[in-house]
Amino acid sequence: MSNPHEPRLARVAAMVADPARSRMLAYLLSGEYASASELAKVASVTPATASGHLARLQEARFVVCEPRGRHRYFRLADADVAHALEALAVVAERDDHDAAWSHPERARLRQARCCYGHLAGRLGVRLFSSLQGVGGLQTVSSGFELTEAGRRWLGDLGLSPPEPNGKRRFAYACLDWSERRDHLAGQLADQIFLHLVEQGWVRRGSGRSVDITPSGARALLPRLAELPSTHIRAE
Amino acid sequence: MSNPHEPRLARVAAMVADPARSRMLAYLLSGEYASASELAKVASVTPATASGHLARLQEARFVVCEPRGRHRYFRLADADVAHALEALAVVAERDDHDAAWSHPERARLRQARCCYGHLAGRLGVRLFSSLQGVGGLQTVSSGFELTEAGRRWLGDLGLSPPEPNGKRRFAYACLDWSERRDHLAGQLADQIFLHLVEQGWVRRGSGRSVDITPSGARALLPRLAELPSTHIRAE
DNA sequence: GTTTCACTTCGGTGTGCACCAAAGCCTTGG
DNA sequence: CCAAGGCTTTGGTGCACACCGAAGTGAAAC
Repeated sequence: MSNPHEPRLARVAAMVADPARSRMLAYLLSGEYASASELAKVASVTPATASGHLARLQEARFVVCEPRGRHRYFRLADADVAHALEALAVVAERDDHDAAWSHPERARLRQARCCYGHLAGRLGVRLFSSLQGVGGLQTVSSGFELTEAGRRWLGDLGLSPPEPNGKRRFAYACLDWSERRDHLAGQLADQIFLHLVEQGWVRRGSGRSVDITPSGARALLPRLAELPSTHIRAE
Repeated sequence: MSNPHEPRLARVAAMVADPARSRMLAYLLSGEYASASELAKVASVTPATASGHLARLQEARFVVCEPRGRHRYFRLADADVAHALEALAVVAERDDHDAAWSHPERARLRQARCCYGHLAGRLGVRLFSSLQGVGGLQTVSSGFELTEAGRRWLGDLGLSPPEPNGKRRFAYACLDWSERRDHLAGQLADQIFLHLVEQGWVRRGSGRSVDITPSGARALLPRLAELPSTHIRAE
């Protein structure tokens, strides 16, 4: 008896268990800041209610707040929280996996989206897959390091190979809830995404969605590996 | 507006948000079956209450049930659920990270435990680290494959290299909530754990805890890499 | 200064749900 | 057949908390 950690687990999950809060959190998975009123809107509650929720999320260290004048901007507290939310989303999605994705808005998200600062969705998975395909990643205990081949491949994309910075994990795999395969996360992934935006190859849409521009389709897509035939659908 | 997936996320989290259910789920993370009354005990509720919880968990596909005579045995439904629980545990633990581990029972868990059929904790992380250290793992898009060196290393441990079986993911990294580093999960990891038990090198304790036997300490530990100085404690 | 606007605090309402005891169901064992 | 035991269903209680409107705070804009 006595699971040594239990009330905590429930308390953490309870933060996500409310519909309004879960909508806020899912929205913040984009990795960007959002004001309190903006979050009230996505959660479909009044500012009063949103304020209460945000206070609780903050106290539970799910989000952090940055006051700017009379606005208060919130973002997810850290990558652990983002990861937990993604993992819950995987479970939430598994039931009616394609049915859920038939909505046009969701189809867009599935194509490409950002996930707490890096790229996810089909595009994110293909990028990760390509980098692996050229032997660009080497596993180390904390995740991945770039090989010489990986540096070259990124160099061909015009990205000067970034150096690991001690603070954050450099690169690691993150399970993608729409593709059910890994994509790349961490400092390296953030820089790659930033670079793609700077090149004008992708553009951020509303919320978490990311669009591939025509020039991106020309310059980027041909370099990426195709994914093996969609999912394993057998049961 | 309109997070395309939101009520689902909340519903999934709500399953974990109740203390009694979270205790049951944490208990089931051991990967083994547990009877309804056993789960009632770990959750500290009456059989009636437990029955209701289990019905809900089953309906949400968090657990599956296998009736055997007048007993009903439950286990976690799949690895996705286990992964989500672990990810939540990471968030739950981050606050008072060492304070929480000072309890003797938790310290045991931290040393070695099983996690949905494979090995976790310090021992699990060291094993993963060792296998990587000899270049035994090669990243592929679905996780890892064994290299020739990896097969040799496992062979030295007396384990005939297992073949991937199409149904499940063969090997992938799983974030360890006590060590905050990855350990190995998937079919390969399950077989390794099974082998260690068969050799009498480790023994399952109560719940999720796993003990290293004296013979295991002699035969196994010298082959494993030491972990780099505990955690990064800097803030 | 005053007004405006973003946000929080307060008070009160309502609902969902966790809980248990007791009774019922169903399987095994004698 | 009956008895025992594991589990579920039912009914009723109580609490936690999500919600809103209205009033309050505090910073910016005028």
